[in-house]
Amino acid sequence: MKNQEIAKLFNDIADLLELKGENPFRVRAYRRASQNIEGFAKDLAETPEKELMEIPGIGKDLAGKIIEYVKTGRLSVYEELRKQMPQGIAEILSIPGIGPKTARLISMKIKIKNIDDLERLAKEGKLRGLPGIQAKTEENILKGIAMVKRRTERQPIGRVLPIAEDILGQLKNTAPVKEIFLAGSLRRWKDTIKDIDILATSGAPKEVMNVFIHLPQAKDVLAHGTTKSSIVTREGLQVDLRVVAENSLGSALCYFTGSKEHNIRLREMALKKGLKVNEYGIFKTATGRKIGGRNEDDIYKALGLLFIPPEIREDHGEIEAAAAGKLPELIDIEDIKGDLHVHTKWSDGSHDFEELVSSAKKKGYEYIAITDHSKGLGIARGMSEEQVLKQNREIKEFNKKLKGFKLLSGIEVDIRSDGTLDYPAKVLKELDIVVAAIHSGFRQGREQLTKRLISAMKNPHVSVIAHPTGRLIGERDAYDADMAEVLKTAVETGTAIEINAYPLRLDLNDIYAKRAKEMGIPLVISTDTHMTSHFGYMIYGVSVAKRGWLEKRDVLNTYDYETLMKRLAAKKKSP
DNA sequence: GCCGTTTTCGGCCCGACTGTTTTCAGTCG
Repeated sequence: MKNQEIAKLFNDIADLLELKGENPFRVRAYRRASQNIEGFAKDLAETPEKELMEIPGIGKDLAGKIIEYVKTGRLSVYEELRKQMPQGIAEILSIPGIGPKTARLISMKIKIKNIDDLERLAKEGKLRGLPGIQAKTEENILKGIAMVKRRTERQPIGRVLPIAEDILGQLKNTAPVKEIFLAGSLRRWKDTIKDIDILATSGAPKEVMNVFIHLPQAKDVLAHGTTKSSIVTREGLQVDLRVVAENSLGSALCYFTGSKEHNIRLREMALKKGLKVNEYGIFKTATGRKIGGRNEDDIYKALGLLFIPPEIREDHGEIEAAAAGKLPELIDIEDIKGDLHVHTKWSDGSHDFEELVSSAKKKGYEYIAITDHSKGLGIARGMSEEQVLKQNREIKEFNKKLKGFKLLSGIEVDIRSDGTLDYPAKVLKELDIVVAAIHSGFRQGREQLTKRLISAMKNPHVSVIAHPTGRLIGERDAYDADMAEVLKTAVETGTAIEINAYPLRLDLNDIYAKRAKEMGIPLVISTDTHMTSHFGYMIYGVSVAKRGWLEKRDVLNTYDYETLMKRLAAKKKSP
């Protein structure tokens, strides 16, 4: 699928047009198109032109460019622009604090090939004297270059959220804040996070800012104003804090939560209704009279929209749905009745049945599925056929002792590199649930990887495909399987797909989850628990599901035990 | 370059912070 390539290309074109000083709205058109392509789960190469033009922000021209790239693997506009631009300019643009104007100014006036050249010149003081550049700007350019050099990628949310909550707690305790919230992509529960946004109300904003920039976590201060400041933590994370008045809290929360694209759409809608939206409230344009802003819902109500949950504020159709009164009723963590991917001491987990059940009961669950590794995964002490059958018998015995709780007997069966499974049908058919997954051969070609997943799904005993893309955020890319084909086969075979809640995995991701729902594929949200504390990861999986517009009924482990067992049995029975 | 209960042409979100400026441009989110 070339979708991500095309999205990147459109974004690069936007950069180049911006550097050229082109019409900013044309630049924005490319960026918006890039965004919407990223959120488009169908394969662009298989989408007819008419349907391409139904994607928001894609008109006749951009649809033509998509088709050109699909057909030829090239995009003439892009290549043309690249030729016109001085060498190294795109790299300079990537430095924080340097925008298109400065990048252009520098590369026009001084010959530089890359960031290293620029760094040397800045150190020698050879940039000052250019229009608008003095010592302080030179210093900031050097700071920006230092940031590029130790730039951290977007971090998995599971790593950032604890840091954010720590800072939030400190501010609560030591700064004169009344209310304080996480906003930005953390509040939208995006799977990766670039920076931490915090919003607070206070009667003494200056003092709050002062406490903030002197937090022990602050390694560097990027900006320090009266209502807005930014620091960088030791982990290299940027934290922005904004303080507003209480009667602006709702509009500020909306503004600061984003996404940017969502906000732009809201503000455009407001304009058409003779209203103006900013972080201070919603106003009548003609009179300037404020008509709301204390609560977030004020904004949506004034625009004739239902309240939109933060998780789906991406301008991926939620505004249209809210206008039509057709927002999904998103799944909630409270809807989860059990966990269908759990490891024990029998393979590489840390606990026995007893400990896991006691912990699951505390979460209010009604069941969990024991899915240890199969023999192929030697490194995880995968079980032999005899062992899994023995474990199955023990689970049945154990269930007799349980009241109001069920253990499902299962397996996380390895999909071997040739697409066959680690156990024969006569073993698999004894189990309540079979979770199949790829654990090796990630570098196989696209065709072979796709074939492996498809042949696993065609096995009538396979209930679920676990962590279907194999990614580990920041550590390992998704393997190169054709997800469009995989989803198609899931529909045909009635196989469920897992949203793995382990914070480094979180796959299926939100975009494919949304597509899977639209196609009618059953989903499960599982933690892949190896120790009881991992049960707590469920919230991350549920958040991916929310971002994918999933409702309770789309997710198998929201059903009670009897219904779940019926759904699991349904696949084996189907021809 | 897109898009249309004010429009097929003329609009296109909005404000804080910074540095280099005597009133604002550039960058960012």
